[in-house]
Amino acid sequence: MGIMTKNSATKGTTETTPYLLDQQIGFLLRRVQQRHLAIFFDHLPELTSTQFAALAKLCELGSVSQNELGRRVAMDVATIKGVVDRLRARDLAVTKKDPNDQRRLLVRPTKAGRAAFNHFSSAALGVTKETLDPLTQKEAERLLTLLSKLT
Amino acid sequence: MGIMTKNSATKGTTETTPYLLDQQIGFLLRRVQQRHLAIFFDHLPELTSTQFAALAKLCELGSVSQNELGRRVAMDVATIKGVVDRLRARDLAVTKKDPNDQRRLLVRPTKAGRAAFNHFSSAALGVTKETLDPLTQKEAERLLTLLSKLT
DNA sequence: CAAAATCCGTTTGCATACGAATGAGTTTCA
DNA sequence: TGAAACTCATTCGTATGCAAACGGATTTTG
Repeated sequence: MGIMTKNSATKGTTETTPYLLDQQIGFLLRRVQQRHLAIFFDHLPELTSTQFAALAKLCELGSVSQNELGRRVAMDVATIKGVVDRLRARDLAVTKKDPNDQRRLLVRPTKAGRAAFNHFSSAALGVTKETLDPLTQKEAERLLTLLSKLT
Repeated sequence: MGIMTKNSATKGTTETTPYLLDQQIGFLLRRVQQRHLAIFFDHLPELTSTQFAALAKLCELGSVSQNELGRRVAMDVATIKGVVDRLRARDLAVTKKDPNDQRRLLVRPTKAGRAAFNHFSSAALGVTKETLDPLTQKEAERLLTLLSKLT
């Protein structure tokens, strides 16, 4: 009994690896994300990180269906709906039925939406910079490369 | 106008860096976490990642106040309350008032809680392993080291 | 063409996640 | 000692995040 489990990387012996929460990738990811979100809120309390991401992609795409916008920013259909609702409530985006496909709900940034994105994008870049601040330039690049492989 | 913002890394020129969502650390972190949570659910649908983390730390500490447990697993007071409630509902943990400090709510794993942790910890280690599968051993170690610096 | 397979948006239900406010208990320290 | 400062747990409100189920629209395919 106890917290030991078999270590499949060894053979011939019955070595074990304890489960140490603080060394698990999932726990680390969660804590780094927490720190990042805190930094985001410091720099940009007007929008959530999620809302800004959707707005950024929306400004990049111009006009796009709600579902596809969700795919582009890796958000569930239920999640992207809420995010778009909140962007609409803040007059940063508008929606209308796609005349060519009655299923689709086209989303488009408003003037104010584009203005907000332009206004806040340097702050958002500052968030990235501050998040990576404990690392050297090389380390930061290495981290982004490694994370990309885990997508 | 447009999506350009000043690049503070240059001087003497007015070079700009566009805001590219897909290259921001926050967006990458979010997507890697999504993948990790999906893998966790595949291996361990019985418990959420959060619940397992709290249970693991609880088994490590034995008996601890709800607030301190939250701090140890990096969860907000409101969040840890819900998690402990759900662990209690599954008979994996029990709580009682601390007789020495009326403010504190002591949390303790049940027999079933310890049994569940022992039973699932190898699966949880498998989650870590599969999450890091796209990386070599060296890369994985490097990643954990870099993430640790961002905590 | 028409049935089957897809796709789209919505809703519901559950589980994090955090800020802020509240009330109760404990510690500090003037 | 006694008020101020702090700690703890709870609650409320808001915002993700995902699974599942639904009805409607479109595309695929036999």
